[in-house]
Amino acid sequence: MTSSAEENYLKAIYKLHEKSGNMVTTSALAETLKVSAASVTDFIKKIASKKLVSYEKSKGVKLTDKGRLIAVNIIRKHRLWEVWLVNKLEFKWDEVHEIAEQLEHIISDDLVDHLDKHLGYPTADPHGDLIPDSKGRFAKSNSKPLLECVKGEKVKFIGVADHSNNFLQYLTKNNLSLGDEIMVEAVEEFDNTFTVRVNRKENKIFSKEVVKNLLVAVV
Amino acid sequence: MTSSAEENYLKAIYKLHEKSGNMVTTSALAETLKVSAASVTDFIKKIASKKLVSYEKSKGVKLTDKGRLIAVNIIRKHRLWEVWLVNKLEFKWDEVHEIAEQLEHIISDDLVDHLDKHLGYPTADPHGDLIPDSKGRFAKSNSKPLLECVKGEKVKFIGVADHSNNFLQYLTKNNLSLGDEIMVEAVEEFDNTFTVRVNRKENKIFSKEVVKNLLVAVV
DNA sequence: ATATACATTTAGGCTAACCTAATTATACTT
DNA sequence: AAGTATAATTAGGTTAGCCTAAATGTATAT
Ligand SMILES: [Mn+2]
Ligand SMILES: [Mn+2]
Ligand SMILES: [Mn+2]
Ligand SMILES: [Mn+2]
Repeated sequence: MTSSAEENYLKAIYKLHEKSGNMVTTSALAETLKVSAASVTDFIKKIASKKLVSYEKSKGVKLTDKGRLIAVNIIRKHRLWEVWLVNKLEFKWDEVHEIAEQLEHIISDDLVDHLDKHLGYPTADPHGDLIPDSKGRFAKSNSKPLLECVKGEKVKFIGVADHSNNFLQYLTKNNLSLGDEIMVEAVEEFDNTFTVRVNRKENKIFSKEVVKNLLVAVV
Repeated sequence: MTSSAEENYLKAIYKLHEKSGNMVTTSALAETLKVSAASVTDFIKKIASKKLVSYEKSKGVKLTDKGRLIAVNIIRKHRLWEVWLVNKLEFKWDEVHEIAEQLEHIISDDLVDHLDKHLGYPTADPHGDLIPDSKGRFAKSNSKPLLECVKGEKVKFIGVADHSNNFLQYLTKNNLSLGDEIMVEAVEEFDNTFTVRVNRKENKIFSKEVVKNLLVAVV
């Protein structure tokens, strides 16, 4: 009923909407899905006729409730598989995305339930992204970029805004992992370079580009 | 490069050849893959041109070494996933085949390696079928149907010849599991009904139809 | 208000993997 | 050896998901 292609379109629409808040454009979808704009227009018409998206010609698309539920379910599966790959199979957090892109399309509600249980009902994936429940509901999150913190603030590193392998590997190289406690020791006014104390041990220095992408929660 | 469809054709050819020892016919493939004979002929021509099978028109197909390696690799993945589903996710042995049919097509050598390690390098799947190594080699097996055993023989139950859910559920209902020790107490000459002692405890009675499909090894 | 740039849609095509109906090849019976 | 049943192939089509090139729409700058 729902093909992998369809699942990928719905997921992409969901994520692009999440990012911009607006209707999702043909060109944005073409870009993220690496297909031509013409293919996107074609496909959109198909899923619009299935009531998975609402489509305003030349303006863009928005998910319907039906479409969003499918999208969120794929995201749920993707994140559960990533947890499995990292926690059980000992993959690194920068090695799991591509494999999860395939695994997320496996169809079996039973499998998802068993996997969820096997993993101890995790609430976040290895990158700190929240895992929705089977009804498509997300927990409330109160994270913010470290960039928004001020000197003296003590926070916990709970997620990344940039999921690129480059960034993940940069953090690994600098020994920063999810769960680490971060104490803001100094903020350079001029360029927003942060000096932070990690886990009450060494001081580390991070550029604005980095702290912008570190998501933290007040402890 | 290798689509799921192609993998399924190669796997089907491998299994049908294993069963009959002969070239695999168009109609046998159509039957197992649930597609029309015309589709099979089409597809065979394609994989023959890729040197994955050798094809004699109107006679049948045989795997080449290249084709066999792909087939065996899919079987390896299928069986590893089944082990995972049963040993780690607590599925029953009659619940895993369909899910493994999907999982076997996930493409990542790294994933297979990590999974194999996670499972402790298993040599057989939940139905007792041998798991080939990554080079496509199978261990030697010396199993035989319980039907071929004689009174007084003590053996171990190590596999099933019939993989149907009906048979697997029959065995579950009768508390017979892989690894059980079986002592042949009596064989009824007339209809080959077996009376066996399981794990030095209760006696059980199995029909010829059943013992034909129980694979055992001398202990 | 018009020109220009850029985004989107339409038109027409392609390939993989299937199908049915018609034809041809092989095997079995008398 | 011819006739009949069955298996396999060929011919001609379909659908999903993609493509390029051409046409149309929309936004921005003068
Ligand atoms: Mn991911
Ligand atoms: Mn993730
Ligand atoms: Mn199986
Ligand atoms: Mn099996």
